[in-house]
Amino acid sequence: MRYSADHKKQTRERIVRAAARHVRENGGKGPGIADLMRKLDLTHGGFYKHFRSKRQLLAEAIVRAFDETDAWLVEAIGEAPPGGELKVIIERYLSLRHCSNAAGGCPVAALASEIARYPRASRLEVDRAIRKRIERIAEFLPGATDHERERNCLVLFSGMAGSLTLARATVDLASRKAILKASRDFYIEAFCA
Amino acid sequence: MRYSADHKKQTRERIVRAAARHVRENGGKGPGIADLMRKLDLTHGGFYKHFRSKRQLLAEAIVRAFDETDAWLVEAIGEAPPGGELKVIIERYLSLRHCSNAAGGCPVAALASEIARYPRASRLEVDRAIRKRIERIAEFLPGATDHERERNCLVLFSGMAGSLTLARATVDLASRKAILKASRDFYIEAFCA
DNA sequence: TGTACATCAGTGAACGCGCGTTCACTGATGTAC
DNA sequence: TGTACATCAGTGAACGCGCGTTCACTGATGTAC
Repeated sequence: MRYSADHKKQTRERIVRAAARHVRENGGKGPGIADLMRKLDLTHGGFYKHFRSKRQLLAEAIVRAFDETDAWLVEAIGEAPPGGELKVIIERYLSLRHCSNAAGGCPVAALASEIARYPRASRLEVDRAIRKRIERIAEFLPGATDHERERNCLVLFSGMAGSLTLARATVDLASRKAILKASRDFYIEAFCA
Repeated sequence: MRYSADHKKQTRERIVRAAARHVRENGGKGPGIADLMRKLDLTHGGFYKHFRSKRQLLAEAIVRAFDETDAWLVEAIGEAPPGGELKVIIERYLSLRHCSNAAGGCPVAALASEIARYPRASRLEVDRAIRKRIERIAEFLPGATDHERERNCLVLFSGMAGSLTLARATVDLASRKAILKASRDFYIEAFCA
C-alpha cells in the first residue's frame, strides 16, 4: 500500500530508536534484523528500503545513543542549582536508575570494551561524539585552563563509565549499590571540593 | 595415534590459553572453534574430547585471564620499592604497553561491558575473581579500615579499567596517550598522596 | 470526472554463509596372554 | 618374546540453525490524460 508523505521517515526513526536501545542492552552486533522489525510490526525484507546494511543502522544507532544521553545530562545541568551542576551530573550518571537502565543509558558504559573493536570509521564517530560531550560539560569541571578542565572531564567520565560497567557486571544488588555509592562519593570529593 | 601420559593435559592447556587471549582481543562469544583449533594445528572435531561445550571453554578462559593479570600485578608489587607498590601498579595498569596488549591484559578492561550480559554463573565467577584481586591489592590502598581500603580499591580499579577501555576505543595515538597520562596522574595524586 | 498506469513501503520465500556440535573412523601405543 | 586386542586423542565430513541479504511480488494511493 502507499503511505503518507512522512510515513517512511517515521518508520526509519522507529528502527533507529529501537536499535539504539537494543545495542546498549544487548551489545554485540546489535539486534537481529528479523527480530527488530517484528517488534515494530514489520517484516525483515522492508529493512533494506531504509538502510543499506545492518552496519549502517548500527552506526546511526550509536550516534543516536550518544545524543540521547547527552540530552539527559544537559537536562541534569538545567535542574541543578548554580555551581552544583557537576555534583548533579555525577549523581545522575552513577545512580541506580542509570545502572538498571542500560538500554536508555550512556553508550560508553554499555559498549566501551566493544567500541575498541569496531571498524575505524565507527570509532572515529564515537571519538567525535565523546569530544562533543566533553565540550558541553568540561566547563563545569575544576581546572585553571580549558585544557585542564577537558582532561579532568575525560578522567571523570571514563572513570564513571568503568564504575557503572563494573556495577552492572556484579550479580549482587547490595554490592552493586556499594560500588555506585563509593564511586559517587569519591568523584564528588575529588572534583566538587 | 596414542599420546604420552600428559599430552592431553598439555593440549587442553594450549586451548585454554589461546582462548583466553582471543576473547580479550576480540571479545564477543570467543574464538570460532575451527579457527582456534587450526591455529593450534588441530582439527575442530577434537575440541569435544577436552570440553563439553564452547561455553565451558569460555568460562575457563576468563578465569585464566584473571589469574594471568593478577600474577602480572603481583609481579609489579614485587618489583616496587617498599611503600611505592600502588604507584607501580597504577603505572603498569595504565601503561601504553597494557593499552596495546588487550590480548594479554586485564579482562575487566577488555570485556567489562560484555560481562554484564554473561549468564549468571559466569558473572558469579567474575565476581569471585574480582574479589580475589581486591583482597590481594587492597592492603596497598589508603584507608583507615579494611572496608575503606577495599572500597578505594574497587573505585580505583573500576576507574582505571574505564580509562584504559576508553583509551583503546580512541583512534588517535596521541589522544590515547593523553588519556592514559591524565588518568595515571589523577589516580596517583588521589591515592598515593 | 473517470480510467489507466506508475510508484514504492512493505511482504515473505529463498539463498548463502558461518559456526557449534555430532559421529563414524583412524592408527600408534599400551596391555593381556 | 611375540601376537592379538583395547584404548582414545585426533580427524574430517555432515548436520542444523541463525541470520544478513536478495528478490519477485503486492496493493493502496498519486498522477497523467
